[in-house]
Amino acid sequence: MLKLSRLADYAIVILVKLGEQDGVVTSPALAAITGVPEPTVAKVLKVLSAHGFVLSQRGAKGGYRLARSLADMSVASVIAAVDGQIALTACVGGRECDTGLSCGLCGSWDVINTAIRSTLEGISLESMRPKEACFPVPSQINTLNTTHTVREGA
Amino acid sequence: MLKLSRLADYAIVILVKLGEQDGVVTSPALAAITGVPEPTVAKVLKVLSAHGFVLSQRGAKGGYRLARSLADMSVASVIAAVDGQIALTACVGGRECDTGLSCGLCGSWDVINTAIRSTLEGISLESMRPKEACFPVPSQINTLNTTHTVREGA
DNA sequence: TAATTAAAGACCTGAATGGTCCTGTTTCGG
DNA sequence: CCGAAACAGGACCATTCAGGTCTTTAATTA
Repeated sequence: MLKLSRLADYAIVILVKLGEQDGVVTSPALAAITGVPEPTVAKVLKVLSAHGFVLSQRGAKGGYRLARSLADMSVASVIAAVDGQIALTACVGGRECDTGLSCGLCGSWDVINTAIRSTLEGISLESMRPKEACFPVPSQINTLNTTHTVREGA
Repeated sequence: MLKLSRLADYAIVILVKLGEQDGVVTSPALAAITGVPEPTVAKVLKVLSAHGFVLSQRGAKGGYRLARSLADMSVASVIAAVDGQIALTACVGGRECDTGLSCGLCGSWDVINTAIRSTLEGISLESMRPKEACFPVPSQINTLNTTHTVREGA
């Protein structure tokens, strides 16, 4: 467990990919680049826009671009924006465990949460950029520039 | 997000509480102590037993006791036992992102996962034991020794 | 032998995430 | 001036999975 939500996963991928483009990029274009379904990309971008990670330009020839550099975005901030506060248990504030009166561990969780949070804050999106392709890239990848991503097998 | 599952939460609480008892303790007794529903306590204990965190004794006068000291149990190991491998995304091994061919971030996730894992491995259950009651304890807490935990308000 | 308790697994339920769609608003181009 | 393109902001549905319950079996003790 401790699995990251898929939306947060998408958000990080989208931001990194967006950072590699120049000019504004439309959500359909980002969908083609990332392989994520277009409505989902649009949804994620809306959230990211609301939290100031990307700047949006409406109307024809509109699209999105990064609001600041990838180096200035931490993994923690993106996750928090998409999924809410990073917390490893319901018993966050030291109050009101849902296990009733007898939990007795209340304060201890904050230690864990703080440790996790600072760990993720220390990782920037810039450091998520791969230096090389991590597995063999098929030739179909070139079709991205022309029309659409070919989603094979589905 | 990044919320810990409730089962893992329970497991940690149960282990800590079990460590404070002496002799074998039955699952109904632990349910009374922790306030967690008895079937759930039994379920968690079974998992913990299978992973060697507790020793079980069947039959009449049976029950559970710690297999080793709380200082020798890390938070990471308990979470991994209850919830499986600690991973922040589906794209763990560097292979086969579910976002298709164009993820391109594959290896980068492992950095995050390793960081999180080592953070949690550095925290022992011993350090989760509270030194004092963290919020005012009502007098009903005394009824624990006699019959059952009084779950108020529910 | 009978009572107690853990072991094991099947099964149901409910919440929440993931994903889609619709309508409105803004901007550019003809 | 009008229409197309693209974001904004919801509502909405569906699927998954975690959480929880129940039943049966096996072991131990009195």
